[in-house]
Amino acid sequence: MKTKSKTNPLSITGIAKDLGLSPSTVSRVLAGKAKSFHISEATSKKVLELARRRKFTPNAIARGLRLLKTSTIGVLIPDISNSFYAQLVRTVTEGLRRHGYSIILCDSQDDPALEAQLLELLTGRQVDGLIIAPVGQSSAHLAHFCGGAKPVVMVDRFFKNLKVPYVSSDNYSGARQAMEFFLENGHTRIACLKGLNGTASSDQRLRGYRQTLIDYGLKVDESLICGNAFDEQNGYTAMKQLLNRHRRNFTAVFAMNNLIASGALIALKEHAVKVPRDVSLIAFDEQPYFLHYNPPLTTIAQPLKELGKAIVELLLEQIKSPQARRPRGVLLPTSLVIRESVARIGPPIARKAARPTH
Amino acid sequence: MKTKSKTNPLSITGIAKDLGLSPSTVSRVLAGKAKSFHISEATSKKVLELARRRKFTPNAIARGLRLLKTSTIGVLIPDISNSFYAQLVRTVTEGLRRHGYSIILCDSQDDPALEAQLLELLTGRQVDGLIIAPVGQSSAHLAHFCGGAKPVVMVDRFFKNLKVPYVSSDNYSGARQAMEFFLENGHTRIACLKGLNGTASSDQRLRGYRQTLIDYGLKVDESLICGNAFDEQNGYTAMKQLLNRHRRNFTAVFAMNNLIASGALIALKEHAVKVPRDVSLIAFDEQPYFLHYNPPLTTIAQPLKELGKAIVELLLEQIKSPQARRPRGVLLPTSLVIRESVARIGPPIARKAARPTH
DNA sequence: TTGAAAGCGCTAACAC
DNA sequence: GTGTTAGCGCTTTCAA
Repeated sequence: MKTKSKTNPLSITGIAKDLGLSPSTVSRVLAGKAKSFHISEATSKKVLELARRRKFTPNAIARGLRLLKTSTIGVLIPDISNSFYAQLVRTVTEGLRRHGYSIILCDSQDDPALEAQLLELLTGRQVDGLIIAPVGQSSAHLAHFCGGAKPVVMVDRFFKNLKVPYVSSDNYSGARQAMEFFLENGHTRIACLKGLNGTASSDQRLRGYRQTLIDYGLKVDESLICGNAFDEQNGYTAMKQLLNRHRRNFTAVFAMNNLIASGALIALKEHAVKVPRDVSLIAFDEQPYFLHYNPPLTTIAQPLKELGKAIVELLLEQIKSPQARRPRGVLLPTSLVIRESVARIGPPIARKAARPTH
Repeated sequence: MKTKSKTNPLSITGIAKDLGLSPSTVSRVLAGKAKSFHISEATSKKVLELARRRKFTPNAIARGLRLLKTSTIGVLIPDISNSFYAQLVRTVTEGLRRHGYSIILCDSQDDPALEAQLLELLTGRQVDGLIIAPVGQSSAHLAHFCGGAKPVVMVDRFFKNLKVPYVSSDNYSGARQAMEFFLENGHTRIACLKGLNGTASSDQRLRGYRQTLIDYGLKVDESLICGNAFDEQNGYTAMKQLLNRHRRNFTAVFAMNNLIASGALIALKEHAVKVPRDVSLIAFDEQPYFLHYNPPLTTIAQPLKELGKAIVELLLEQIKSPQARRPRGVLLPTSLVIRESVARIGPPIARKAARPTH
């Protein structure tokens, strides 16, 4: 007892040797199972004591190998510097942490090839589940994972042909909210700055844009629909095009996300077009800082907290009962944040058609 | 050859069995070492073929255990939804990926207790290195990791007493840039909205604030220094205080980060104080969207890309040669982004003292 | 050119 | 109450 212990390498086995115990006992104590295994108070205390003194933390890698479970979730998103995803990741990380999971974060940089590569990497790392906000139009490289044994939740964008649980805002209704607010304020010539074709979020929002016009008895002018990416550059370019070709031909602009809106604002400024005096603007994706814009932007807000919660729930559900995997989707409602970027230019436009089945 | 293979569980051993080979051989082929081991073309091809057909990816967990190296880096930051950190994480993730590392992302939520807990978790997960943007004033819980064997890089905030490589903007000089721009425009009564006391970034910026005033022969009015956190709430509260107590007693405000600036703007709006007509404003931490603010904000930009690059470099350097660990710090220059939130209210103020040794 | 064997650190089944 | 043993999937000597 008085002999200086040999200070074995930090491991359960090492601790066990130094204490003259078996690894099992040490493992059980450290796992907090002392009680249920009727391990003596004295032994338990010795173990805890030494572990604390040596600042020993069990090797989760070895544990993972033994248990075939890593308590790790792969999170694969197109761009962590986009604050929509950053906020989502925050909620998800925190939610999963509470359940004992860590996340490996991968950023596909809007590149489907990189996405495919990272997906394989995450598989190799034996993640217990996958959260994917897919990039691009194709789902070929995703298919392999989505039929498989691994729990997967698809975020924000999803594919009809993949039978996977997904979580998303109700992009269709969100677009309708924006459009109806324009119509209430007398706008009928409304331009649309699109995101990437083929992505669920862009396609759904576009559907909402079109259908609302139709429901209100207005015709869809294809020349007012512009752009094909979710970044600022595209917002700028598309807005420029619209301004050069169709100036005075529209009174409002619907931008399909925060970055597109910012790009559009730059173009509008260059053309000395004032918002909302000359053109009204609504952006999809609320950001707190839109409050400070000139003018403060009216937006469609996605329910970030709720999206995060739903993602975690759907994933844990699958992990807990892998058999009961009926793929279910969650569509959460957006909300309209009214600020000052929409001008009233006439009486409200009345709806022509009955509310369509959604 | 024609017999249906037994489709062993996906593992190197399984593949080996099905092919009548040894695990060693399969491992070598899959690791791309076929050449150097003179493995026959035929064998090599068989292995690659089957691996591809079964979509087999080697188990990185098992590999990690065997090699005592996980190719995983722990990244611990106070708030991933703060776009400063989000952008940093993006650069770092991408840089590390190119070198074969994945990251486990942990968000300490500005909570030192959680930070300590996550640090232990990351240790347990056997990360090969640690990137920490520490929270709070105390470094007690960090000390254990920073003398240890694990490579660590401290980001953005750092502690004098810990001998660890760090990467940070030159906060002191950044603050001076802001202050000197105010002085050039005739401001002498400049308020300061601080971040959390005791953090390197807040303390350094405050030092720059004070020293610049002194160098220009102005006295530091402590009642114009307000606030104690890096969030919007604090920006709002501190600005309110200043407005209630000292209105007309200052002509400029230096906000120590983007969130504080946004909070301050809300307070200013509530008091109907116009920027820059009534009060000028400079924010530390450039954000692209500040361009759209009303007015567009003049800011101090941190070199995000370069910070990220330096972090990766310093970390990899340590991983490669663990012995050569002379703790070195990297301090990168900030830059002034001039927009429209600073008004000229008088002739430039002249410097009184010689430029102090930094 | 390939294989056999050992072991990374852990836990669970099965002793006693 | 506690120990023994086996094995998770991989790589790496060492041997042939």
